[in-house]
Amino acid sequence: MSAIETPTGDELLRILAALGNPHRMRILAALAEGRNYVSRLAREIGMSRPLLHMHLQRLEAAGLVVGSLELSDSGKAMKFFEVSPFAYALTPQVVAEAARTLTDQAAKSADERQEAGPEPDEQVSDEKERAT
Amino acid sequence: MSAIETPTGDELLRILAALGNPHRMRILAALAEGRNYVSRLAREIGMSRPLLHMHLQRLEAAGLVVGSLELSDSGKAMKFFEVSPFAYALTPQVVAEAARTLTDQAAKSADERQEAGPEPDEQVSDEKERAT
DNA sequence: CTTGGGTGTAAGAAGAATCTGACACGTGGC
DNA sequence: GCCACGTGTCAGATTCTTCTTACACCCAAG
Repeated sequence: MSAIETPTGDELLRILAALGNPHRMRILAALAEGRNYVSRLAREIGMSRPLLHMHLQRLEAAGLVVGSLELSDSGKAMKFFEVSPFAYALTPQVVAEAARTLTDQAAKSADERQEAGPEPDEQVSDEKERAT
Repeated sequence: MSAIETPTGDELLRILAALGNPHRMRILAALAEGRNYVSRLAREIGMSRPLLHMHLQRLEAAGLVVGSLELSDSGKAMKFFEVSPFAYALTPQVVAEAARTLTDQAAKSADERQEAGPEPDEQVSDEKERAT
């Protein structure tokens, strides 16, 4: 059931902008091989942690990856990321249709684009051992 | 026969980067309604001609539109653009696969990225009347 | 209480993309 | 000749994005 999704203009824009960057393509490729937490991923792909953090934020804002803060058995908080299985079709029609629903928000800078954070997620789910 | 194309890493990157911009999305949407020439398109979507020129270059470099310099019946040279019918699937697998064929060229600036211009197109095809 | 490993974030430098305004060229019509 | 309307392109200003460095916090182990 890999349904093709039809995003709004702003959504599609975020998705394309997020993926239109070599680093983020590689990050997503790395996560496609399995979930991982930030510090380790940073080491593996040779990128500074704050920088990776920023890229992951962009990917998550586009809905391409999801992160969850988990408690390892050693009690450390670790932020795991994994790809969220998306499927978009990229054709002139899709782009044209999406372009009709573009708000001028889209033109603004990434900093201003923090309107409604529609995802109050982020509950801490411990994975193996609970802190006695 | 709308075959899904599978681009290389650099190609996909150019495509996504080209489409990940609200102006270019609108430009492509405008061209999806029919071919047009630069000055007129600039007037219609309210954008300066040099700027539109730049955006069209980017879209053309990504292979999303094609331009051809034509001679109008009034003898003026006019550059017409139209969308080239593309169809790409955007899934984690596709991106991951593409990421494997990313050259470091991709990381460089847009100016440096002028290696092999693989399209020696651009023959002047007069549309109605030939210059006697 | 210091060290090691995890988290997040902010300030400022560096680099790249975007945008404007001006220039140069060509043709047809008044 | 000059104006209107096409084309292309360049230099510089401006604005975004990217990246580094440095800081603050938490927990467990030694």
